[in-house]
Amino acid sequence: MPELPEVETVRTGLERLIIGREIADVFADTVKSFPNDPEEVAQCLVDARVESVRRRAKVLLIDLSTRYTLVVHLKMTGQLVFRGEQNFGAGHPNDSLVGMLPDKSTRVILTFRDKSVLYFNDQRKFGWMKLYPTAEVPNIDFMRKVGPEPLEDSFTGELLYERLQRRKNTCIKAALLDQTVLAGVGNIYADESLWGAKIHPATIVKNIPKSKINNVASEIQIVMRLAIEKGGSTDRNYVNAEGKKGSYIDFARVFRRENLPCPRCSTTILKTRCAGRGTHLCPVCQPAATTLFQ
DNA sequence: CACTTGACCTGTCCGC
DNA sequence: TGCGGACAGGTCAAGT
Repeated sequence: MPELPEVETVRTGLERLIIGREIADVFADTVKSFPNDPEEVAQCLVDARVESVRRRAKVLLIDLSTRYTLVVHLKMTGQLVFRGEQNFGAGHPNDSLVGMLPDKSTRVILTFRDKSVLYFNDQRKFGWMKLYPTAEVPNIDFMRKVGPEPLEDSFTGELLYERLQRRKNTCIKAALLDQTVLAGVGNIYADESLWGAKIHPATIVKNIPKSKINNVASEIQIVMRLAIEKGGSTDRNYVNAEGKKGSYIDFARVFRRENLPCPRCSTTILKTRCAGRGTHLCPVCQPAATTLFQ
């Protein structure tokens, strides 16, 4: 669930909440959640000060004064939640999904000198955090292979078209989900963007004219900018760095809106399967036809 | 190489 | 009410 807008929302929250704080103690529950050697972790993290919080695709990069970077992938159910004095042990306001911490999903705990805490929670244990020397981060396999950031000025329909050439025989949805084509798109924003561009998710890439790819590129930007403005999408698990939900899901046009009317033409939204994922579409706005674009 | 499928996990929901 | 199975979706390894 955390896709680009959710990870970006966590990033801006962390930037405000943890920069300048010094780590005093680290707890990690399993090797999988934090695979570095525990001694290395203690050595590189304890007494380190947080210098900056960056994002690339769906990955968070927490740069430390020790010239190490904590790389974090939230995968589907990961959360990074900060607790300082003002919200220590905070209960469950309506906009929160997180109660007392740690809880049974807590995988890693970073305690700062001032007793504030950063919790890494992950119900399904798919997420991870890992330490790398900051200078080596660009050489991480993922960082070398990942595609362009859709919200940068350099991202255009032309660039998307070019990137899609590597996946021209697959369906457009699978191609958009491929992080080496384009960074940061997941299931929610793939469905939303394809609805915006009026393209059926199962359409084979090579059958889509360039003008339509331009539309896809701009829809991705429109949808993601709105999602960031709304603090991301809380479908089930996602919360920001303060433990609060995002509200984009209330503005979604197709995602999780099966059996409801299409906001454009009132046709009932369908839920199908495409690229191995639950896929939402309007059968009238996004017709499945091979000769559609002739 | 291009593409698809299954595995990784746990919580939730649905049908019996 | 309990229980089995499907499902949720990001990424990578393994298979076609």
